[in-house]
Amino acid sequence: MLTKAERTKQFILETAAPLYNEKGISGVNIDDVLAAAKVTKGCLYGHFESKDDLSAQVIDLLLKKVSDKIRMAVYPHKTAKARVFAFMDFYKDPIQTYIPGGCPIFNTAVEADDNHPAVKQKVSAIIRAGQQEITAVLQEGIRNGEFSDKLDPAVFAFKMVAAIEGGVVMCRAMDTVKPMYTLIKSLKSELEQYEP
Amino acid sequence: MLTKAERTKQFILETAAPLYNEKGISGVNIDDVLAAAKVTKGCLYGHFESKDDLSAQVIDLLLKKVSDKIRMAVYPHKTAKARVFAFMDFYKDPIQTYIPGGCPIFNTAVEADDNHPAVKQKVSAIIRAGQQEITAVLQEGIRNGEFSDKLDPAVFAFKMVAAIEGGVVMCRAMDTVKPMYTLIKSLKSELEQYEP
DNA sequence: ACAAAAATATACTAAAAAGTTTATTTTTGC
DNA sequence: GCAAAAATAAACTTTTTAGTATATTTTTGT
Repeated sequence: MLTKAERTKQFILETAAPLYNEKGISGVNIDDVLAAAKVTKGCLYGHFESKDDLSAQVIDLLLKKVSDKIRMAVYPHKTAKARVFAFMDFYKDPIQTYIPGGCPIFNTAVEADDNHPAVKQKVSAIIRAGQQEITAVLQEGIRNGEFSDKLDPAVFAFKMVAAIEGGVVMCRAMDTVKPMYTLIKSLKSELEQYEP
Repeated sequence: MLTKAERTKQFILETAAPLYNEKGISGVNIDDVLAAAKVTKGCLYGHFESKDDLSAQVIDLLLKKVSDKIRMAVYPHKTAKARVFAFMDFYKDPIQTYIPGGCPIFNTAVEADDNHPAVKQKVSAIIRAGQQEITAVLQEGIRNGEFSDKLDPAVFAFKMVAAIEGGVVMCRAMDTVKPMYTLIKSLKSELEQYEP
């Protein structure tokens, strides 16, 4: 079992996660976190060295949580098609996201881009890994006859993730989920064109 | 001719624009702007009421500049296909963007989302207008026989913009332009499938 | 039950960023 | 050339936010 201290630290991180996802690293201030987690400064600084330390750990948690959640949504499915479809369906509601505020990977990518090189590296690695995994799933789909070898796995993987992540941002900006449904439908039927 | 005061104000806005695009509204501080524009505080506060005032005007300029530039890239072309292709080509280099720091529309959309309602509304309007314009171009393309009526203009417009904007963010995070080329190629051939 | 650990309350200091003031210098446009 | 406008220089105040210190209270685990 976790000690009280470990549980408190974890609780602060979990509580801060949506705040960071909504406001971004430079948009969050310590008092926001204290108010949300209902702890005192003394307590928070007992668990974290500085705001930078807190930020780094919150971002790590955010990225880990969403990556894990996606894998948990995809993994149970057995065919390549079902797995890729499950990935798309994970993003079907861009307004009510798993962690409020949109996709943490994308939010972090945009903010870290010119500003937080260490964070940017982590996001880069996660995006590359994601591309790699989806590409592998599609390759396996070709190998086992689910898809024709006319399908270029890396190209489709990039197009799909780019469209979905871009779609999330656009839907959130316009306050509507509708275009996301048609986007996912279109991507699914695009993939189905490669079925034998 | 513009007065000296008007030129100075404009110069501050133009100089601050890439800073805002790179660092975001809450990442920029006044001293950054002063240093970049090489003006003094007294001067800046002679032209802007507050940081909020400056931020609002910079964001307006950023959004206007990129919108205008896209229209200037698209408008000279006469066929629907050429116009849509020109739109895609505008985004062909996601690292060296027209205004350094990526696409201002998207950057602003992500930051404003949960934080700056007034800015969010502006971005929302611009995205909607863009969708509307692209949809209209595609509709005209169907009307004049460039494309089959199997093409759903609104669906393709959304998919294309989402993919391109998402692709820009992913390419910037991964520090590579390559996937953008294949993405644009894929989107172009997807559209060409609707040619008679 | 009790000692150690954890958290609070409160009142700080420090640093950073926003914004102000005013006297002085430079620039501009007639 | 000169008066008005614009910008500077430099020293401020104010506000906000990060971070510290410590005595006190609460909680925890044995």
